[in-house]
Amino acid sequence: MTLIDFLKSLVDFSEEELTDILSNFEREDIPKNEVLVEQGKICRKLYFVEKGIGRNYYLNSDGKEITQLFFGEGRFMSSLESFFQESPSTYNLELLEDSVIMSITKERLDLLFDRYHKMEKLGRLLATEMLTKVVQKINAIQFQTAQERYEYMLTEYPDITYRVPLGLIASYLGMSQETLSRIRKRKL
Amino acid sequence: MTLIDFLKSLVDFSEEELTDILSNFEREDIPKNEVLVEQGKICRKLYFVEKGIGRNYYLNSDGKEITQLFFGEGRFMSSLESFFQESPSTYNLELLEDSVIMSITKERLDLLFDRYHKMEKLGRLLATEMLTKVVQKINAIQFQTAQERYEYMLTEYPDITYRVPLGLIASYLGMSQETLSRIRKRKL
DNA sequence: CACATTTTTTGATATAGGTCAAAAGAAAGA
DNA sequence: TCTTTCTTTTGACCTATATCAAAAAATGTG
Repeated sequence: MTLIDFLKSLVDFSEEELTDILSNFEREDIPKNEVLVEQGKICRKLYFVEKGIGRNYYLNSDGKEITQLFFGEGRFMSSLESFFQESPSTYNLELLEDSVIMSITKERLDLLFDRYHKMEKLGRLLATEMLTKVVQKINAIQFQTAQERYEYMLTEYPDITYRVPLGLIASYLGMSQETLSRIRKRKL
Repeated sequence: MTLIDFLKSLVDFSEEELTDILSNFEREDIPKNEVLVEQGKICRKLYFVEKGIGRNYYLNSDGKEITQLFFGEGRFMSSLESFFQESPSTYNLELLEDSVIMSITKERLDLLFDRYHKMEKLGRLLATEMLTKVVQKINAIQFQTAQERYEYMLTEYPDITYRVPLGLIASYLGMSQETLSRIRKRKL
């Protein structure tokens, strides 16, 4: 899904508005495994994934990578607090496949928010949508068995489930890689 | 914190704007244990907690109550997806103390969003703020021990931790009541 | 204040899922 | 194609936390 289609689907912008908005984004073709934002640095851009998959992750106290979120096609991705509060990011942001990304800086985005009421609306809608997704995830993680969590993943993100290494999914679901492997084989 | 102070702190509304916005809210004094929204029904209002504490919870497959979020003073509370998508709520929303609540219907809120660009901005800011909080919670829950989760609760929501029954906090943190009790006593 | 109800604590026991280690399989580079 | 590296699977063992049951403490109420 392209950014322009995505924008249209949420708010009825005029053609000029769309053109103006789009002109503030920059297209970037980014190779697999590239890290967009490093833990400790400020995340300066908001990214829209046209093609590819991203994730954000951090290193826990044992030095183990914890994947917190995946960002599939047609989704905005960023280190949210870092981007909005201009504070050091607590995560790394990386791409798991060769990707096509549309990016925008905070300055430009804020200008758009000020210029277009509809743009604010878009921002609000996106944020509330993400919010409900994330709340769903808490749900899935908080009180379900490993098996159930995997089933949630399969129904909610089937594409990602099959495109991403098992270890990352295990960490996303809050279980060890071995456990997830056993679940897949129904050997638990 | 009153609603009006809260609004002022986030966006610089004029006095007239504030008056107009406020006039769309209704003050409700609600007794302890009242259920505002039931699982399966549509949540018609957005609530702001001026005084008291709310929570949302659902019954899992074993018929056990799972508390998903607490809403302390100075926070908006609602069954979010239900309110915004006008779909049946998957949670109950209830008040844990005698409370003072400011409520607004979706129709009125949407009018305000349309009328004031700044109001959209407020909505966006609130949603992103909640989003970052919720993401934090995932973090705390996903890979931490019961002990660490409780410490997170203590630093993040000290007031709530001491005002709410232990069983509810345990369920919020994804552990059994007994475990939380033992943690408190440092007997684990 | 005494009784009923709710909440918290404590002890004993069970288990889901973690960790460690190593083998098997798949993917990538030369 | 062979070699190296990365990813997944498998097995053995262990631990954090769940569950069950009951006592103790706190809270509410006529």
